[in-house]
Amino acid sequence: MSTKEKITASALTLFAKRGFDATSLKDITTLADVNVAAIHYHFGNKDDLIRAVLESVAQPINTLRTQALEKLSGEGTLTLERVVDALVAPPIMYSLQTTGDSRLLIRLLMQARALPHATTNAAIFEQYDAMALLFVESFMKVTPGLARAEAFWRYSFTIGAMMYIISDGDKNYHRLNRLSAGLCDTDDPQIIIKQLVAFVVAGFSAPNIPTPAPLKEETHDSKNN
Amino acid sequence: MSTKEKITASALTLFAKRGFDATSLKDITTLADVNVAAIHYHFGNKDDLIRAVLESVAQPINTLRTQALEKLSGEGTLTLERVVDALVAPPIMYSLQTTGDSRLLIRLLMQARALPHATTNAAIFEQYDAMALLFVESFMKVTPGLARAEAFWRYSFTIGAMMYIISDGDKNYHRLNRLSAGLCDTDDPQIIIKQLVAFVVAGFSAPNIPTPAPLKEETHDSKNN
DNA sequence: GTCTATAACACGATAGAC
DNA sequence: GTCTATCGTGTTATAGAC
Repeated sequence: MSTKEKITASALTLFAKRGFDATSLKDITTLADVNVAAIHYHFGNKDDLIRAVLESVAQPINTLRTQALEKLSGEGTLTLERVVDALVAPPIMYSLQTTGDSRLLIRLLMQARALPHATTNAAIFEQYDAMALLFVESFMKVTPGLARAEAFWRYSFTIGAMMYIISDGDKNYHRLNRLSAGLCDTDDPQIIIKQLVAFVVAGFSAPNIPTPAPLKEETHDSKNN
Repeated sequence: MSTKEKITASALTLFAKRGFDATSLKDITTLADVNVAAIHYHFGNKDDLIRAVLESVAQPINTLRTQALEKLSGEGTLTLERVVDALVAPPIMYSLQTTGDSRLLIRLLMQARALPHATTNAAIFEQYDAMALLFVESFMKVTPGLARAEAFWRYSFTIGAMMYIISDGDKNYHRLNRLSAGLCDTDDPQIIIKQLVAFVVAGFSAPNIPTPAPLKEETHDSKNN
């Protein structure tokens, strides 16, 4: 493993665990067992390192999602349930697969969302925008009568629910599991996926919200799918 | 406005805007126009200030939610749609009511979720656990046949979707609005509430996920409430 | 490409005068 | 209850030897 790779790996772990701001370059080089100056040599400064880490980690998941979608599309087996699964299963599996504490990517993304910053925004928008649009289009294809605005809203609701439930199972958190007295196993990716997919599929199947059509007489033909 | 109040207000703004770690005590005292030592005099240290800010801001919203629920309960007008509304409307209204950039509370909570820390966890658990259980019970009351586990899962999905959509409308973000080419107005609390409530009500109405019942013969008397 | 040494500064916290 | 001054430490970043 090259010095550069060691730095990226250690930075990912620490950024996700403690946050960008609470992680010093010294923390990273200590964990990576490299010299402090190596970061500046390979990445320039801390901001560029953050950008590099985000880009390295965002891509693999999106590839999995896009591939899953393309496979369904190629087979002609697109259904609402399968599109939802293609969207939420990869990040859930990825986040909970490895031994123990690897909710790294999702925590990076939640951080970036909670504290919007030019550095992280640019990296995220670039990685996720195209995929988001692809899935919105797919949702419209598989949900008869779904309005375009609704497809966007519900796509966002889905991502929010997914990120939130993944972050819940963190070692230091486990709130849902505790609140439900063990009824909800937030460490089992299969159960999470099943529960989330059922919820989201039903949500997407809800009727559109009638738009107020401001000032104009309302037409009543958009009530049901 | 007392010195202590000035500190709390400024700290809330800066913590939400930049994060706990990226906000220095000097930043806070500068904005509050008080002396640096005043923080240590009134709060002790930075961790205690964070705790105080979280507590001050979490309570009002939960009071609104609990009151809305109690009112419905007292009137005997509990329905699924109204319970969902009681849960999501107060934080959405609160976050988007003031002029411009006041998504403060939700950003604090997302931060705390993305970066679990003993300090913030304690404050949040204390403020939110009782309310969460109250709403879970209510969801079971108004949704015929809803299993207890499902009520917990779907409560979490709802909170996740809500927090995510609120955080989207941030001045520096506005991703959904941009992606949808203006189709989704993430600054209009009424539309957000309508869209979210419709999605969540449908999600809660989904059938329960059958449990595998590991190794033991399954008894069939727990199917319905 | 890797290291040591260090510059230049920001941080939280406290002591002690008023 | 409010201020100044300062301690001790940690921070990013760079210069320069190897």
